[in-house]
Amino acid sequence: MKLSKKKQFHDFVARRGLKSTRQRDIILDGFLSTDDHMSIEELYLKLRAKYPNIGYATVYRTLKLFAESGIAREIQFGDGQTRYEHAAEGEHHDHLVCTRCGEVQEFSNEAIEKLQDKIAEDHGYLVHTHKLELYGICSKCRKRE
Amino acid sequence: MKLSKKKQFHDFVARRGLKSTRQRDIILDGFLSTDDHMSIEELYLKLRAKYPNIGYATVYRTLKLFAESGIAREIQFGDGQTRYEHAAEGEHHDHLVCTRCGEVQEFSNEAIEKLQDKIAEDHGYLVHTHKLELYGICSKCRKRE
DNA sequence: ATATACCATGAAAATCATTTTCAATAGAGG
DNA sequence: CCTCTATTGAAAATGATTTTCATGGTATAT
Repeated sequence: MKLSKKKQFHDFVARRGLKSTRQRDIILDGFLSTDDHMSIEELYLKLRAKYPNIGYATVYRTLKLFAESGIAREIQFGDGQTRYEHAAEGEHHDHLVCTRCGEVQEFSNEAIEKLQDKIAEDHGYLVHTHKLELYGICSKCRKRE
Repeated sequence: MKLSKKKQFHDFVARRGLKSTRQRDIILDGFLSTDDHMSIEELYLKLRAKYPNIGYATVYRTLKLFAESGIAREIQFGDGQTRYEHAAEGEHHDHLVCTRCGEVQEFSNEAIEKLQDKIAEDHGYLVHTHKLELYGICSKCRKRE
């Protein structure tokens, strides 16, 4: 799984006439070995611990490339930080965000997707992406009250 | 309808011990007399044309108050600009965004809301808000191709 | 291998949206 | 009219992201 994403990115780099570099590999490994929904800064700090001379700008640039190559997807939960999650071909999920502790759970639901397509169609739209986020309080935080 | 929103905001201002000012009224009128989904800058420029000495910061601050008072809702379509839309009590709608011309249509769907609640419940969440946006190409843009 | 051409990098400066600061001003109630 | 305190506008500050630019690295042709 990770191998195929590495390959996917390397193919993308080659196809675009870009270069394969040490930093890109470091960032790629770092990204693939983390939980989803990591903010740019979190990833930067994590990498920085092991490779102190990696640049902030390089992490930003490289994550954008990941998104372009299709192995990552940009997400924003309204906290002013851009996050990147792992993207898998043909697969999509949505998010449940706890507004108290910040936990993020993923879910996917066929029925909702179908309804979305139907709504879009009714309005004359050809949809290519969507974003669905449910904000609330998770069970742990509810018990803690 | 507009009158009741004005009243709603004035009540909010009074309840919070805030003051009713000329600027707030100007911004309120400006906001109420525009289409939905206006960005802060757009509103600022529109107001600025008539009232050249209104401050940027005041528009920001006032729009936040509108959101707190319940007559407006903050939205972001991922273009790096915060927008505000008219909010009506007990009413919620979602968005269809055309990624080509930028048009935004609103819709609402009972069935989807119900499914969302069920999903949240299944995951132990108590949901208080959600955000659903469908991104695609609108019918006009599709014909234009 | 070596040269060549061009891409990528890191650090710092620049940018963009938004927020805060601060001194001056203006509401609300006495 | 006075006083108290919230509000305003301008400018500075902030935080996230992007760009600049001189230097270094990579791929490909030689």
